Amino acid sequence: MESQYVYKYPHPAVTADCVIFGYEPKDGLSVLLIKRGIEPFKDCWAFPGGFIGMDEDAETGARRELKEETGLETAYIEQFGCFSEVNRDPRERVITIAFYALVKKSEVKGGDDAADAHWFPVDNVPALAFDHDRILRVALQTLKERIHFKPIGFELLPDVFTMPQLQELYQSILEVKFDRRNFSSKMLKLGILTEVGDRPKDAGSRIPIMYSFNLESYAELKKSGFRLEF
Amino acid sequence: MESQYVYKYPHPAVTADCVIFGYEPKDGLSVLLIKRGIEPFKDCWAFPGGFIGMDEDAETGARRELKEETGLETAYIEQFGCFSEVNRDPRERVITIAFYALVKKSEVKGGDDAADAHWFPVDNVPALAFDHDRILRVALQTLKERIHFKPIGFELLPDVFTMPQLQELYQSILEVKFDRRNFSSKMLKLGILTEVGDRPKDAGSRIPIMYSFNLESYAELKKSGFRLEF
DNA sequence: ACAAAAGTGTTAGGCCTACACCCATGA
DNA sequence: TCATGGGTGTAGGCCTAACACTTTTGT
Repeated sequence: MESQYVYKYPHPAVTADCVIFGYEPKDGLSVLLIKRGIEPFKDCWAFPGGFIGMDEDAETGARRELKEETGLETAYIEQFGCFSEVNRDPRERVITIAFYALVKKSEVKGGDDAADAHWFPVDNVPALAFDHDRILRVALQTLKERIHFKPIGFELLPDVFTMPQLQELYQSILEVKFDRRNFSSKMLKLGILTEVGDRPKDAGSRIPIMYSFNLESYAELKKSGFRLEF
Repeated sequence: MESQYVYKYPHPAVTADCVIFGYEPKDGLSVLLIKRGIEPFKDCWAFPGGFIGMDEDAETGARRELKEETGLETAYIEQFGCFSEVNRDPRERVITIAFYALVKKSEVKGGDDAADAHWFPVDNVPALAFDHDRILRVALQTLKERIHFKPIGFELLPDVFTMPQLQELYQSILEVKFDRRNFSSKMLKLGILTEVGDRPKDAGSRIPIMYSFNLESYAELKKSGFRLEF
């Protein structure tokens, strides 16, 4: 049976698209794209996304996409915009609600379905389907702004990381360079890092100190109003 | 003729809602609400809003609502979120794209249509229809964040204003108090204010200095990356 | 032995904060 | 004349930004 949904006024279709960010020192901030198998934009790369079910809200839909592509059931996910240009999809009027997800690449197994999914460094993405290049630019800009208010960087790193790793991540997102010593002391002063203790006392200066993100201290900090100063 | 729009899959309805903010010293930050004349939520207050046409994008729809309620054709308007909870509208599945508009109250004539529209101080709004109370909270929170990056305060003041007026506006939005002297020097140091010159040289200290927002200086400032430090 | 990676401390300048007095006006 | 509103400057502390050397490891 076809064509069974009938409305008195025209309705647009609504999708949720999920810009999945990951990070690794060697290639910086990356985004997970899937190659479209069907028209339109067949063989173009695009964000995972799909129509929102009538019994799920947009975030639920985005999480569903995220799980299909990365296997992750829990991840940091946040809405950052809605794209409603009239002709952004050649088939019909489609409005998309856009989310970004921040995932630890180490926890991502290959996508569940056989989709052709790959990570691309954000400064080297191929041509994208629909208006996804614009969506990506907005996502990156939003990250840059929100990192001043939320410790989103930690969502992209393993649970335990080193100061240089953290610094490179910040530099990747903000596209700037920091002085090593200043970055380190500023970060430590915030008081949201816990030194992970299994470091031999006589460890050589070449062996980095391992830290983890201290969620309790962060919760404290948040209550008193703050800004991450970078 | 009824029921002529037919789809293979169910489609939600999509609206654009417009949270219109205005400001006046006496009652602080206010929001323009209209009293609903029809069910559901008849006689409740709500934001101006309505279904998005198939040939307009969401911002165009929001501007249309804005014009109907305030007569303003140009105003600062910005999308801040999308609300898609499944049962937020009892009639059918409705997803709304939410905008805030910042208007100069002095330029607002009463709404064009006879709708029952009134300004309410944001800290004293009546019960709202649908999930509009939540939308309002998100709008206010977004304002607080974005004021660090964009000089949105000036959209709410007359073209010419005094330093105390500007300070009170900032205090209204951020819900904090600043020291008069510090606020003033910080603002002036930014270099985006122009002293409006028709002040008699021997003006008494009781007569405040008038300023206007200097768009050119701001454009300069923006290029070099910055933050409004409050 | 040399290059690369990581740790660490100091200083100068700028920014932030807190704070007090003067002048003019209107009641 | 008194309260109110507005203008202005300074001093201390904190933060920022700039900067160099040492240790260790791997080649």
